[in-house]
Amino acid sequence: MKISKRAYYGLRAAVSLAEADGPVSARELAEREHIPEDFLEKILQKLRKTGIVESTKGVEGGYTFANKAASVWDILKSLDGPVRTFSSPGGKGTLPCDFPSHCRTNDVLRRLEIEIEKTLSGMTIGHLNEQLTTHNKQREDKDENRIKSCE
Amino acid sequence: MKISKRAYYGLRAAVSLAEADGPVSARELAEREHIPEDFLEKILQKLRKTGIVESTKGVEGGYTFANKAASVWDILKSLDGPVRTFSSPGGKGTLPCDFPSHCRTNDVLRRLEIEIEKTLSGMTIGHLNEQLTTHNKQREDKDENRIKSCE
DNA sequence: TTTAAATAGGACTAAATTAGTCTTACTTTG
DNA sequence: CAAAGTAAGACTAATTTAGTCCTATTTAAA
Ligand code: SF4
Ligand code: SF4
Repeated sequence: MKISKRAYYGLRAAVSLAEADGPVSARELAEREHIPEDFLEKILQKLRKTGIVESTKGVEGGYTFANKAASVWDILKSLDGPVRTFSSPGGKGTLPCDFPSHCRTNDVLRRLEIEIEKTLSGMTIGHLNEQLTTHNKQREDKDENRIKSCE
Repeated sequence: MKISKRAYYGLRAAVSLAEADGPVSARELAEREHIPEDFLEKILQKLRKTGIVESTKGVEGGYTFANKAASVWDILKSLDGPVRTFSSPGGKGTLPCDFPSHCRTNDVLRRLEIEIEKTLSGMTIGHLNEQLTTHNKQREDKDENRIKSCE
């Protein structure tokens, strides 16, 4: 269970966009964040379709963060589709099926899904960026305050 | 973010093994749970290496559930390796790096990781199987009590 | 009014991961 | 010793993810 590059890039792009003032072009953003340009473009387009960023075409155009209330969950959903950790044996709604073990497993995974959603919905990009100063301060402190085990 | 078949199968196998009395052979278990036999064997071997199941060779041998205190988290870790949702740009511990957006993103993902671990560690296979009767009863009730949106 | 800087979108390819299979060897009980 | 089992590793197939490329369209500024 690891996060996709798409989601990772998207998250970073969103965070970065949210603290910019004017529109930022995909190219510029790609450089700032070290993300392959064409790939980033695709990501931004997905984010636009779900209203998380806005775009303006033409010279001096680019992408703007549109919705500071958007949560990390919203972004992940936009990029990787609905997060589904469980399903039924048949694949389609042929329930109830005859596999009790399957059913209990699904029950667990569903609870997990709910927890994940809860956690990620509570974190808005706006809030993340408010933490910026605090975080930067921490970074300037000694090693101890850094994120632990960042590989 | 979806769960792998390996993990899914493993979970189901564990739940099923835990309620059996004697050792169950891979073949038998594969039939019971509708899992490809050779693949299941691999899964069980991983689970053995982490002490979740035990095996006895030879005729009348098979796999036994070894540790009722094992949690869903333990099983997932055994099968898919450590669940890592975040990392540093360089990949190795060349920190601190120069990408504040990256850092905040990691911070979020790390919190998520913690939530997931917390949720899944709290669920032991023993506990899951205690719920069996309750759950089966629910299944026998009308549709309303089934897991919602099991596709 | 041309041109350069941008987004829009779709088709395509490459890389990586996941899922599954096959083969061979060893172990145990009847 | 034969049948039923696990052990381990190499291999292949299928799917997903990551990334590229190409062409069209829009827009502001020169
Ligand atoms: S019995 Fe459980 S696992 Fe099977 S279809 Fe119904 S809800 Fe899903
Ligand atoms: S600054 Fe943040 S993201 Fe960068 S290496 Fe350090 S902890 Fe990781």
